[in-house]
This record gives sequence, structure tokens and C-alpha cells, in this order.
Amino acid sequence: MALTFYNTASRKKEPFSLLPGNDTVKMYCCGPTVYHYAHIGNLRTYIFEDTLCRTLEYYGYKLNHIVNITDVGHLTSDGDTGDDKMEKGAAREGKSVWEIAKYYTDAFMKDWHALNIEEPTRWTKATDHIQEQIDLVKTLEEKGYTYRTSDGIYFDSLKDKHYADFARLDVEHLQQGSRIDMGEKRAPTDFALWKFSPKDKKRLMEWDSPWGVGFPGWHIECSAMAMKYNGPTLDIHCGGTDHIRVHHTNEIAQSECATGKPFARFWMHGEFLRLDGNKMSKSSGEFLTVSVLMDKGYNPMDYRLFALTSHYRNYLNFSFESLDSAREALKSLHKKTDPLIGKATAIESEEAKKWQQEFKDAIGDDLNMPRALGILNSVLKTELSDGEKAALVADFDKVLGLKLDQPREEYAKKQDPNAVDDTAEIEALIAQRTEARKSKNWAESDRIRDLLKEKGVEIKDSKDGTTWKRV
RNA sequence: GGCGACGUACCCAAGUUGGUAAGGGGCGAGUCUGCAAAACUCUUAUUCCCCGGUUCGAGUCCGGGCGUUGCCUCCA
Repeated sequence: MALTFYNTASRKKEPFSLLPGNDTVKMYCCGPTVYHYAHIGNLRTYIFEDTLCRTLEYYGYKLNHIVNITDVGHLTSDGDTGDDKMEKGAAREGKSVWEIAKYYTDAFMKDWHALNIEEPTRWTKATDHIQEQIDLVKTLEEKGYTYRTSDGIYFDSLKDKHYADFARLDVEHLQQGSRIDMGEKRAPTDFALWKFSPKDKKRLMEWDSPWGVGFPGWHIECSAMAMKYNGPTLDIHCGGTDHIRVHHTNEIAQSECATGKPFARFWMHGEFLRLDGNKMSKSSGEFLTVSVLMDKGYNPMDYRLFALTSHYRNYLNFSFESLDSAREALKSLHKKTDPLIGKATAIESEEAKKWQQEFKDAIGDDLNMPRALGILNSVLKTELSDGEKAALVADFDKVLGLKLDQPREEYAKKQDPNAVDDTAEIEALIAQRTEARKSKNWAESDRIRDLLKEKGVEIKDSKDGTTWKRV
């Protein structure tokens, strides 16, 4: 079966292939604005993009995968009003915007790696590409797609005949919308390309430009960076579903008007994670982060598996009950895969090849990870040799990224620097209990077992004696 | 007001061009055990929100309801 992706542009699944003469998939994924921690909903989208990258690699493609870091302040609302998110973050924490950007970028990278998301080919920071953004605005200005107001340079969306196509906007009805602050804009769909710094105060982040001191509009960075590293036409552009309406529509408009070429062939969008049936959002205050989950005793791979249990285009409701379910599932997966580590042989039998093909079909069918997980479970139940099973697990995990190549204990160990080594004490207690059991003193035996349980030690009696582990 | 998504067992969730309901968790049962725990085995939807229609046949297609929810403001 051919590799197939759902393309937001056509609203259909389409077979994926590269344009003739190309050997690398040109990808761009919208990254975070580093003014706060990323929550697990944000991370769900990056896990989706990671499965996309891994699937493309599984199918033999090379990638030029760009992820941006938005470290320049965007306004909290369109038009003249609203605060700058970066400056707001800085004020909140009494730091400079640059410190804020650095701090939250580091935090983001930490989560990214904890979730075993593959490193992109290149991270690009918006503030490292101010000139490219200015150049792009200049091109648009030369081609007559811009106009000036008292607070900035705007894109004239009515000049772009195709503006409404991508998101299938009904521009006339859009104008009835109540939440649009027009300011001096000519049309509700117009957007800022360059904003001027306020005359009465100095911004922490501002740059010189042909139009005056200011800062770039909030869509231009993606177009500028995507095209700098991938050329005018991308193969795949991704992001969260919320970007379809405004951000990606505007990216397409400014990019295509500047180059006259299609901006991206495939557009893929991840659906939101919900919390109690509602959107998880930074602005509403409370939100869950990877560190919060880890503090509660979960492993990042528990969350990754949880994210993989549903399709990226469906919303997924987060609950601790579901996360527990994923944690249990991962545990029992490891029970089966840990003994297979290091035993991989070649995949030779017809049956093993058939399973491998089924897996490939599942991930190639618009990244159907739930189905792929089902196939992994089925393989582990088959009568295949350990060697072939081990090979298939390793092969599948290249895409699933669940670290099935490492035994669970190895990464599940709690890193507690204050932990006291009480192994000797525990073993002494177990020896006592063994004596009690020999003399059939069950009351004493059970008492010691309860005592150990309080210490977080679980014991297991078998024919060959008693074994224990920390839980 | 405009444009969308979703509704499958106790929970999560897949279901390819319509052909007779994957998988995971949980529950329950059994084996084992002094009892536990762990492990292993088995079990868990005559049915897919409701009502019509097309069809030999529909969770899958069409029409109409109901419910939940997202975007249209920075947002993954």
C-alpha cells in the first residue's frame, strides 16, 4: 500500500511522493512560542509530528525537517491592543525577554527529549532571522500587497484572490464576526507584517527596518524561515489544528504572493488534547506539563504511549485514568519485550514478513498508530521465534519510539539523590520471613510482608525462593 | 453568524474500496500459592447516539434529528 496522508488543503487522503528530482522531504513544523512551559497538549502535536518523521524515514525518505522557536513577542491579540507575550512573561518573572526565551527554550527541549522525539534537522529561532523577514516584507511591498497604517505594515488580503481557499473561509460572513478588532485595517483578514514600536516607550525586543523601528508580524517568521531552508515549496507543513484558520492561511497568502509558487504540497494538522472534554490552554491558567506527570511518578514514555493510542486527527481526552491505563499497557509490553532484547535475528519467515507489511501499511495509512500498536501486540502473541519477534519489535519501535530496546527498569528507576541504600536491611527482613515460613509461622511471615510493603518493597514467593523489587 | 470535528463494551480506542465488531486498560474466572503478589490462560458488544432511506448485505453510503466539542483573538 502506498504511503498516504490526509491533506488539509484538499480535505482528503492523498498518496505521498516527492516531486521528480527531489530526494529529500522538505518539512516545516510550527514550534513553540517560548514564553511559558509547553503543556502536554502542545506536546501531543510534537509527538504526532515525530511519528510523521519516523514514518517517512521508515519508508526510506530523507528529511530536511525545520522546527521554529518563536522567541520574539507576538501580541496577545490582533490589531493595536494586547500585550506582548514575551514581555509579559518577562515582567511576570522579573527577567529579561532574552532570559525568558532561553529558559523556556531549554525547558521545551528537555520535554522534547524526554518524550523521545527525534531531533529535527535544524531548529530555527525567529530572532536569528529578522533580516529574512524584512526581505520578505520588502518583496511583498514591491509587488503591491501591502499598505501602511499608523502602527505597522499590513498585508492586503483582498488583493490575494486565493486567500480564502485553504481554510474555506466565507469572508463575507467572517465580517459579521464579533471578535475582530479592525483597528485601521481595511479588511478583517488583513494582518500585520511589521509592527512599529510604540512611540512612548522602548520595547525590549526591536529592530531597525526600512519602515522604522519595530518588530516582525506574527506569521512572517514561518514563511521566511521555511523558505530559507527549504525553498519556495515545502513538501509537508504541519502544526496544530488551530493554525488552519489564521496562521497557515496567512503564511500561504504572504508566501505565495511573494514567490508566485505553491507554498506547501501537504498540510497536516494535529487535533487537540482535551482535559475534561475541553481544550487545554495556557491562557486559562492551570495546565499539565511533562514535569508534573513525572513528579506524579509517571514516565514520559507512559504519556507517549497514551498519545499513540488515538489517531492524531481525533481529539483525545486526557484523564489520569487513561494515563494509568497506558502505563499499565507499557508495563505489560515490557514484560514481553524485555526478555527479547539483544536476541534479534533476520526477519525471514513468511509470517514475520506479513506482520511487518501490516505494520508498514498501518503507519502508512495516515499514521494509524492505534492500529500499529494492535499489530505489535498481536506479534507478541504469535508463535514466531524470539529472534524474529525481537527483530520485529526493534523494527516497529523505530516508528513508535517507546524505547522498547531498553529494559523498563533501566529508565523507570527513580532518581532520588537522598535515597538511602537499605538493601541489606530488606534482605535481612526477607531472611527472617523465610525462617518464619519454614516454621509455618504465617502471622509473622505476613507481618514482615506488610512491613516491607510499607517500605515500598514488593515480594514474590516462588519455588526457587523469594524475590523482591521496589515499586 | 461562518467553517469544522466527534458520538463504537465499564474506560481508552481502531475499523481501509459496505461483507458480518482490532488492540490496550479494568472487571471476573481458572492455574499456581500457606495466604498474597507476580506470572500464565480464559472471559468481557448479536451490536456500533436516535429515526428513516439505498442495498442481497451498513458502524461503514444518503437524508433528518439529538448530544458533545473546536476554530473564527495569541494558542499545538
